[in-house]
Amino acid sequence: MTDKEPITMDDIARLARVSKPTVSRALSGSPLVRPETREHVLAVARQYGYAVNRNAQKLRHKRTNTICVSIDYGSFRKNHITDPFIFDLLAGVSEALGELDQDILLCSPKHNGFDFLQQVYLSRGADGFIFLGQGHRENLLQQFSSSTAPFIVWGAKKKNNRYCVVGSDNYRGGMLAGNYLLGKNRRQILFVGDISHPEIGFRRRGLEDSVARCPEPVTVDVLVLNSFSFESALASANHYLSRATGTPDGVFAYSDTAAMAFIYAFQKAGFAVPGDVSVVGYNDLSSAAFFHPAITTIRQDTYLAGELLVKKLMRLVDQKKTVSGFIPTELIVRET
Amino acid sequence: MTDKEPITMDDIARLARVSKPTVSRALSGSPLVRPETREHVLAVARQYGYAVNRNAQKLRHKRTNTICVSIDYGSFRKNHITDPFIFDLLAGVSEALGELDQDILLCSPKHNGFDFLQQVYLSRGADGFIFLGQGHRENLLQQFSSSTAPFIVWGAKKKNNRYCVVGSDNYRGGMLAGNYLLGKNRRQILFVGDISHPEIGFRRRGLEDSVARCPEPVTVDVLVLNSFSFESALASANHYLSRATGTPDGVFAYSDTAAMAFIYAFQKAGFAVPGDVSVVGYNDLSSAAFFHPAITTIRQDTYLAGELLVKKLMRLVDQKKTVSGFIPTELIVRET
DNA sequence: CTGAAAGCGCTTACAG
DNA sequence: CTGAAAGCGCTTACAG
Repeated sequence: MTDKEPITMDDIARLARVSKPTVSRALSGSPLVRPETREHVLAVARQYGYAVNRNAQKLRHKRTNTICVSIDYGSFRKNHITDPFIFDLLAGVSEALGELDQDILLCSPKHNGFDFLQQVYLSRGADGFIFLGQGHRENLLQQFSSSTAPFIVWGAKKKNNRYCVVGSDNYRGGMLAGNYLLGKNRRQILFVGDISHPEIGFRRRGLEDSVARCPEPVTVDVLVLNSFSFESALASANHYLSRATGTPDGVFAYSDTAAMAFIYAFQKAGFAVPGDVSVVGYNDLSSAAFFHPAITTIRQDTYLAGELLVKKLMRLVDQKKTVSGFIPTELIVRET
Repeated sequence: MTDKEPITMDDIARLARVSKPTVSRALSGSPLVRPETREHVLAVARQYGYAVNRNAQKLRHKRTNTICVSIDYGSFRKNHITDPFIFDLLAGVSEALGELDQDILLCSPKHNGFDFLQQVYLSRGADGFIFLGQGHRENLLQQFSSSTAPFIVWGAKKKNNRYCVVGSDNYRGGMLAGNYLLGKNRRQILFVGDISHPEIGFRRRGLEDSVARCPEPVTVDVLVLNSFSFESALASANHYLSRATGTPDGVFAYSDTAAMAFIYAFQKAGFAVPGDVSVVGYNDLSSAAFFHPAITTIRQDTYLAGELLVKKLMRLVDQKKTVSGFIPTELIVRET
């Protein structure tokens, strides 16, 4: 049981009684071919189920029309996806890339380091890269920025970044959350998240700045979380509640997942949400809407994000200039 | 600002003072090259940052070492991923594919139809296909099975399927759920899900069969859901509660998302979960664990699933026989 | 508008 | 163990 010999352009040329270049032109829609010739060639190609070998095509072209997408698998743990937001983003990016007829090369966890990615570029496996999740991959990204590969990152802009970033307006997200909590008369606010992540640092700063405008005294405490997982957030929450001197009356969590963990912990500890504590999350995961109580959160449109990431990356691939950009953030008020 | 001319194997051959075939052999780890020669070639290649052009490579080889993954975007709605389970699966598949050094070509929603997929295969874009989510794509899959492309599907086996399937043991999952509900002394059970999906049909049958063994009279009602989204599940739940003659005391939902919707609706309608109604979900989404109340559900190991899908697909790619397979299901007892 | 020729960057017999 | 030659399946000047 062997594969039938695949049909080549030569075969189609012979069958259509034209030359190979004519077949090539007809198939690529070149104007340099008579309409009748084109129709005839296309008909023969269709009849024999011919498809241009894309590897030969890519070999001849400089462009591969492939974009490599690297996910921050640091947010993963074996057997457990800890924050699904990154997949919302992937869906947005995949949609935008599809619209431009770009192939998507998805990196697996094993092939997510600098060497492999660099190799993909040098071996003409992709024209450019999209990094979903900055997380703690600063080193990788800095390394990458001294290579010539075009790439763009979902995350936040840092001063020493030499690469372009698309992200939600984290600072404004923080301000929105702060204003919301202040409006609920919350005065002892807890910020939850790893502020060494640039994105999360901005959210915290936005929170602090909104609080600074409040005429009454407000405290902002920061609880650093070192993992993206719910379990770890829950452990931190329990630990915090067990030793906190005063209980916060407002929480701004860096993700909906963390918000859920804190709500859970507060409820178990006998506090009512939102009676005793108001909580604001981030990302507007679909599960945030139907958590009980439904979580007030900051939304960022992942389809817009995908579009912007792709648009900017394609400029870089085309050797044009581009700059970092932001997706607007929006406060979604629900029950907490 | 033009691209530097990329380095080719010819360049490396010249620089290393050997022939091109020797470079090729050294780089591919052929035993037909003296260790010292190999080392020297590798050193030169490394020094000049050379990477073999993978398009040329794929053109020469019959194999592309690329697997195309097609996600059932039917479970999506613009701006809204309605059931994140498919992404758990994607993570599992991506991990397994990475272990075998296979590239992953991810289909975008726009390029997810038969013609495009067929084109990918004929144009040597991929050696095989993994379909994540059978859903209502039966037509596509049947079409595909009469092409020569190797592929495998996450889903359930139907009698008239001519293709291989890997799925959770849905029937057993249904039995587990049924036994759990019966054990809680539930006697009016509602099954929620679109039973025309083969996977979901099996769960229902498992439920029915477990109930049939109960000596006491038990009713099983079926509520068909036509969408995967939470919102639509919630609407159905509310509608059901508003017109149901008797309220069920046990619910088995086809997904955790749907389970959440029903719990939500029940609570709003004044019923206690699990006091008045026991609920079992499916998939064990990470959010199921920290929903309030935490959801009792059926777990399927998505990493195991990825491994099995990939293992079976690779057999097909290698022209070997394979058969459909199952992932064990496990009841995860939580609060509901 | 069409075709003959060259070449993209590899790998694989083949010969030594 | 190594190299000269051919060829994978295309596209792109070039010539007409």
